[in-house]
Amino acid sequence: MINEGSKPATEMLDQMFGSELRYLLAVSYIVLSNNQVTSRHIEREYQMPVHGWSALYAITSFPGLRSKDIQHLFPRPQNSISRVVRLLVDRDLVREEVSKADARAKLLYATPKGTELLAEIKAKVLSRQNEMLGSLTDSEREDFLKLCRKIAADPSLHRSKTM
Amino acid sequence: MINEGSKPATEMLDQMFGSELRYLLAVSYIVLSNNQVTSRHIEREYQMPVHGWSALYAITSFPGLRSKDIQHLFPRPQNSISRVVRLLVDRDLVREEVSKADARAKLLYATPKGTELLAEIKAKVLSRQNEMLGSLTDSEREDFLKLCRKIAADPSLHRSKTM
DNA sequence: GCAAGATACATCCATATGGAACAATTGTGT
DNA sequence: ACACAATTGTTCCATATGGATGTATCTTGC
Repeated sequence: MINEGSKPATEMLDQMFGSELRYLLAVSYIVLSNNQVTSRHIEREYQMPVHGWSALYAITSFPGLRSKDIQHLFPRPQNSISRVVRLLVDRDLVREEVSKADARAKLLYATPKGTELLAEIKAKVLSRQNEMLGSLTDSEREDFLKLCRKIAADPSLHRSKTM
Repeated sequence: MINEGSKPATEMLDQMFGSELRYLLAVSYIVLSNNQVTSRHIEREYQMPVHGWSALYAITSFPGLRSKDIQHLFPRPQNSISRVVRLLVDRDLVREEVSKADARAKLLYATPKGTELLAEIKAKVLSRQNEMLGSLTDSEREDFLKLCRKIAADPSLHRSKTM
């Protein structure tokens, strides 16, 4: 293997993570890499897109949630959420109920079947999370979370002047 | 607006980021939110998928890179990279050259036009990065990077036992 | 109380995406 | 030297995706 001048992968990554765009590249790299594992697994194992379980997770966490609210927790195009909610309803994982206060809105509730499935997936994802963060100490994890939350709380994450 | 028992968005986010899956949810939230801004912008503005400029960035950073190597820097399915490289070549942003050491491999080089376009996009992305990280101090940014790199360096990010 | 605009959600449609199968080339073991 | 496996990149095809539009309902201004 001659490799014709191209560097080994770790060295290239080091250079990328030392470049001007290092922060964006590094955090994207983590999420992309994890998606290659997690998303694919969930899609195969449960025949639904990743945001299928995301939506189920949101609905279970906040019974009576509307489709619109899911968008605030898992930023995705709205039709995408509409479709996945339909899938959850069709599989009897979620039940919808027209709001009495607003006939446009549908309040979403997990069914027992949905609650059960979520618990199963959640356990796997939790175990996956521990795998991913295996190299961090407890205090590093909390630091990481704190920084992520600080970025997440900044409104400029969602609205850009330059783009 | 009655809201029928559903909490305000920030309160729901707080609860999510306090749950067991907080680390994964928080970091995914950042990247998803940013993609809603950045990816859409690049797709519209430059008529190419986000990993179009990712590939161009990789190729410019490491002249003579092979398609295969791009995968290590920007984890994506391999046919997806193949397609986007084709797009870059068709637009005269990248030039490919069959490797003398391995006739299967194509070495990729940015053309002047490609280099120029990359510089333009890179400036925007850099400005977007500063926007996103606006709420972090310099030392917090470096902490964040350090933690991201630590996670990125762990092989279990790519290979899972539980999935 | 009624148009005009806003909002919630669904649907249409063109395109993007990723798994699988493929072709071409290289490496390996005997 | 020759079969066989591994690797690089491409293509096929079924499905996912997101922007635009549609429909129903609600809110606002007058």
